[in-house]
Amino acid sequence: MTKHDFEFLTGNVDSIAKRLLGCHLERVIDDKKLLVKIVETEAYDQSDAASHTYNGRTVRNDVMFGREGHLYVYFTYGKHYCCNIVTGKEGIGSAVLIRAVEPIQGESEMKNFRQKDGAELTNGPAKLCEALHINLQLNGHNLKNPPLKLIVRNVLGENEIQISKRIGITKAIDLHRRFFIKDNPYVSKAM
DNA sequence: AGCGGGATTTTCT
DNA sequence: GAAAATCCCGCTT
Repeated sequence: MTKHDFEFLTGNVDSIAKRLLGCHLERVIDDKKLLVKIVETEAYDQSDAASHTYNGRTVRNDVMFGREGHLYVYFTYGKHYCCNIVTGKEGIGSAVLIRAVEPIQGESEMKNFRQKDGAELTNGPAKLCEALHINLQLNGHNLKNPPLKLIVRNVLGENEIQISKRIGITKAIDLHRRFFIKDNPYVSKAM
């Protein structure tokens, strides 16, 4: 079992975004375990005009330039948090945005945080952060440790994965750097 | 079912 | 001072 082998997180960010599909996130809150499967991701790096790291290192995006396997959380639109898994070694400003997850365990706890039901629970980047109670306190957190762990699982077959243009941004929208699990009901939007 | 706009505050110019 | 890696509600078909 190589649950905590984050070696692959230093490679090509697009490949990593694809590799993270099907992996699990384990969130522990008040002795309760919330388990989800990653079903949608998006790749960002410094060459990407839509990336927070495009214009260099700042206080806000510092974590994204740090070591792989940590969590980059940012606040946006006055009310939402979104989370990324940092990739690349120290000094490389790249990460994979988690856009959607599927609840496996602790769904009733997630409902308490979200006040929503079904796919509406976790089918968007800010929605899943609310369901898993992720905020700026977890910015820079190492995903090898509680209370939020990345659990690496088997590689999915190419026929289970779909690639598309990106959503919800105004720059470099034509890049195909969004990856999701085919036919999964928790994907934010099929294309 | 699909479109349009408002919310709300941090961040960088 | 404007834009933002979004979400939700209400209005129209």
